[in-house]
Amino acid sequence: MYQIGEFSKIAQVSGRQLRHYDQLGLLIPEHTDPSTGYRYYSAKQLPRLNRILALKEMGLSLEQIKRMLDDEISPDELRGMLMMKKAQIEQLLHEELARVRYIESRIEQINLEGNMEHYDIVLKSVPAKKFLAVREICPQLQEGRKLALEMHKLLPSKVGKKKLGHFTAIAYSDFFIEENIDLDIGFQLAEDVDDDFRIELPDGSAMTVKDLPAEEYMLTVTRLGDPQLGQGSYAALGMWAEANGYEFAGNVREVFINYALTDRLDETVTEIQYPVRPKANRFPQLLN
Amino acid sequence: MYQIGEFSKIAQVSGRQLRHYDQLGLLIPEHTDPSTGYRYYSAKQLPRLNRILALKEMGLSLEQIKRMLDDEISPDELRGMLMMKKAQIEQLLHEELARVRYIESRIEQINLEGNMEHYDIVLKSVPAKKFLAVREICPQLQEGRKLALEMHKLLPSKVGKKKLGHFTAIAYSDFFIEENIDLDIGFQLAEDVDDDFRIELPDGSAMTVKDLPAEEYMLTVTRLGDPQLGQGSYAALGMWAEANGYEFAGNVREVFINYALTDRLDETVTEIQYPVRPKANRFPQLLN
DNA sequence: CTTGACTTTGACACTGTGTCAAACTTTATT
DNA sequence: AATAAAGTTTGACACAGTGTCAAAGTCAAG
Repeated sequence: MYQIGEFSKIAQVSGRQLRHYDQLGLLIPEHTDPSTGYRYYSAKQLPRLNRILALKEMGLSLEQIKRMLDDEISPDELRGMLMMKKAQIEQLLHEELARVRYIESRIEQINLEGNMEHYDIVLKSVPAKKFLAVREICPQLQEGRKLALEMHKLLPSKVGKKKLGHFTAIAYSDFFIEENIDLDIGFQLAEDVDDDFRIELPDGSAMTVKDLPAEEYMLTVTRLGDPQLGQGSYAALGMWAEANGYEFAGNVREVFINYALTDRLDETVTEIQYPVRPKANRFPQLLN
Repeated sequence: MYQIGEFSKIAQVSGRQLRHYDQLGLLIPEHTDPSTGYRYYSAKQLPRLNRILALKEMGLSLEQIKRMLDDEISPDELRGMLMMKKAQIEQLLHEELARVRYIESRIEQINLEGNMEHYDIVLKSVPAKKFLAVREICPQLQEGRKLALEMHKLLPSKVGKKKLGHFTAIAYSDFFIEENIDLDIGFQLAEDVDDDFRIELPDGSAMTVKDLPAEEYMLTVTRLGDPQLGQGSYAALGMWAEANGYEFAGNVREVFINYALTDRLDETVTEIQYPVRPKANRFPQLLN
């Protein structure tokens, strides 16, 4: 019979842990003095403790371990639990690996650019949305601006503030070019909008309801100030995707969180959304 | 100005988190109504929030992020922190990888042996110890038994219970063979023992103080009952080492946690200690 | 019987987020 | 303007597992 201190030395486990395991009913001392509460362990309990440690090493929770030891589960069940746990860990490994890559790319960025204003890129997923918009090819960005102002005057009265989402542009040009940009321009809407809804614009064109697909992997970066000065953001997004094993997949969106209606363009806040997908072989030979 | 709900939708962050970040001083709403406590965020705060999310994605704690954003740290410092974090994650990756291997080997074991009494192998490290022992070549294990009983009679009076550690045998034979085993047999001692101390045994030999080296990686398995029936344990240890990328390194020890002085051998508790070292290439091409 | 080494319980801490409840505020609809 | 619905506030507890600390009690040796 050992007191808790000696037993903990033998097993290389802290006394705190032994008390905890006692409390959980995971490893109850062979004898507990009823008057003093002193715990007395027997050497015969070492195998059980070792089993606990082994299962813990595999990443099982104490609660799971308790169930295992109590329920005398079958080898098949044990195998099942272990395989599930293994899958979990592999998932976690992928995440950590992505984290390392992310960090590496950021370090790289710092090395390259020194003081460069860094863009803070965030990977989100966005749900499907309705989109009330008109498609145009804008010779100059300024044209888009006029259109945008029209829309801001017109829409709130016709749609109702509650349903009106963010003013948004979607680029169908393959990449960000400076002239003759092929764009959908309009407002995101709440989901419950009638598909036939349309709004005639003064210039003769009409805004119609389109479907904005959900994007599981959307790389986003938020910019303050004049949207036209945001070339660097696109470069940063591309680099990030490359460095982290994603590839471009879809149409870039510019979501105006705050669209400046006056000339105070520095009030503008834009989120560039850059849809990507994981490259097939992001983790070559890393795990099986 | 957005209420917390809308802001949280835009940024894909829960309201709970925003409140928490407010409390930490990490992201304070641009305006808080003093009478109602309502938080009002501005779109201009999105870049800061995104930076927070980006750093969080890299695995930094909120506390670290706060220091970063507050102290306007230099790119060099940022790079340093990131590299440190990267090293941490890689360390963690190794551990998780070991976990997966461990699980795989256990699954393998179950597949092979079905109901096999599984040995619960634990990797520890053991500190250096003094060892009061005599080296003998035992033709039969029975001989060792006689010697052991002698020692148990003699030692406690000569050494004092306080300093006397576990009765232990160390095998110098290359592996576990059944006859003519080359053994050190004796007691582990507290560290502060005189190196010249010796005890004459009735058979003419003498126990002397030796040094038991520390072992950083000690594979252990604990067995109940007659030590001679423990062949399986050695097989299990070997398999474990193989499966988990360790190799044999040193002399096997058998530590008797409970040495049965009567014939009730099933009271015996033995811990087999099997020193190993990680094989050089445990993680071929896994990282960099 | 004293002293020192152990043990006991209970509590708080960590980390970041979810969840819940009671009370309050804002917004929208009648 | 009254009322209802939707949103918000604070505060609390929870998670998982262990470290750490304090006050009080216990054991063992001399």
